[in-house]
Amino acid sequence: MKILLIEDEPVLLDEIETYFTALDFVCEQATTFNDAEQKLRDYIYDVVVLDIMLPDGSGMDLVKKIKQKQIETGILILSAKDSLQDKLCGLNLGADDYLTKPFYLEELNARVNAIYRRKMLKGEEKITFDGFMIEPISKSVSFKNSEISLTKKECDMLIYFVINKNRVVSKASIIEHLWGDHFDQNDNFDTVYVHMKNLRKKLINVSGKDYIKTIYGIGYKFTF
Amino acid sequence: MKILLIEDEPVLLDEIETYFTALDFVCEQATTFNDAEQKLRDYIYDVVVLDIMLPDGSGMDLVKKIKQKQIETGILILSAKDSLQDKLCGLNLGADDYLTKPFYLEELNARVNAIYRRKMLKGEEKITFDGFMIEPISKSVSFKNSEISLTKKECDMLIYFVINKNRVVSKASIIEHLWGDHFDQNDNFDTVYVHMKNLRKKLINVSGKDYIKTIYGIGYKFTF
DNA sequence: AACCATTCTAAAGAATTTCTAAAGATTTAG
DNA sequence: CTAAATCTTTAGAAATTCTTTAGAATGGTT
Repeated sequence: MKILLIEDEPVLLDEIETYFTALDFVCEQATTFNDAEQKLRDYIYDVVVLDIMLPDGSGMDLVKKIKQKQIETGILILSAKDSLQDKLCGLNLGADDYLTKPFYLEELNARVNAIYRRKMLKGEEKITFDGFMIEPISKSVSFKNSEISLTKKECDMLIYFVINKNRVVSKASIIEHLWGDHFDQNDNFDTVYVHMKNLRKKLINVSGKDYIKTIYGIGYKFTF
Repeated sequence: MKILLIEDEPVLLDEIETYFTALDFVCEQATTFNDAEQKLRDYIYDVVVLDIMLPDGSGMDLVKKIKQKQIETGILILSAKDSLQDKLCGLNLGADDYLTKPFYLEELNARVNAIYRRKMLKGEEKITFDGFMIEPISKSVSFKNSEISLTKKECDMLIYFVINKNRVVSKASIIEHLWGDHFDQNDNFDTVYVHMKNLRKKLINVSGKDYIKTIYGIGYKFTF
């Protein structure tokens, strides 16, 4: 899962990032309104966590923009004051949840996960397709009730494919979602290739089918 | 066992917590309706002990919410007045027991334990599997009628695994259930590793089998 | 206070995953 | 048809996670 953290206080920002990174989320940061606007224009995030008080603009405007462009993206608002008005305003604009500072990281995590479940998994804890069952929380996958051992990266990749089934996904977007912008994205798709091969092999091993079609020069397409 | 104590009177709250902590329960506190609601949304408790009179809301609403979301969680209501109506109302909503203030801590303990037994252990005083017998109350374990000496932490761990058999449990959730949120959850799994190793060794020693599978990068899975 | 068992910490070594690099296969463009 | 680009596969290096050990801290008991 890929998260954008928009927060102007660097200490808090790093704290959140460290915590989420440890939980295997892909995190990116923005410290200003402009910075955030740009990232939101260029990339797609699963969940955006944003402080509504930014030095150069209001987070509310960002909420509006995100919802206009990316209806799928979940939004969690952070606010220093527990103002009912702010809260209602944010939720009216399309935010999914609201959290008042200070907060426990565990709580933020729980809420981000809840948003992700609602959005991506449509309330389900499990994703199923064609005999497969994926449990994103434990990153475990089974085929016809027998466990198949995927590594975390393979499982993340599979989830990303399943969420984008029947759509062509570019290698760049795979890197973006599985590694974030920390990765040397220039033109090194080597690790993607390797994980692709391994995932494919494991899926074929248990099911006999190759669900992943290579779209030469573009990326891959997952169908079932 | 993990308990949430919801009580607005801090002296009583601390008294209960001290008592239960001494008995090796993992306790967490909430002093307001909001606080409680939040904790209940984000964590799973084995038993919730709650005062129905809270400064910012009625405990009855919490009972309703708990039952909707977490059918497994046991509920014990505390009330200042011995009102039959309140009692019936609470039990109708799904609470498991009702206790009128003032009360003896021993009494509270006895009732919480009763709820725990009924709920988690399906009414049994003993959990059995594959030749093993666990008595959660005395934290003693035997294999084919001969006692095996597990420490309390090992026994707690085993119970947690048995309750979650065939499910992948993350190291974080093990920590949460065996140590609570007081523990420095950052990235220190050392003690989990050590207890895991010791528990595994003892189980293998008596049964010859390794019931616990390591899910690399995620956690463990207990099967039998 | 001295003992014992339990729990935690720290560190070395093993196992597994992830990444890198390079060779071989396939596809596309000219 | 050939060259260039892209993709697959392999093997092994690097990084991460897990197991195990041993000893230190903790807590309870006599």
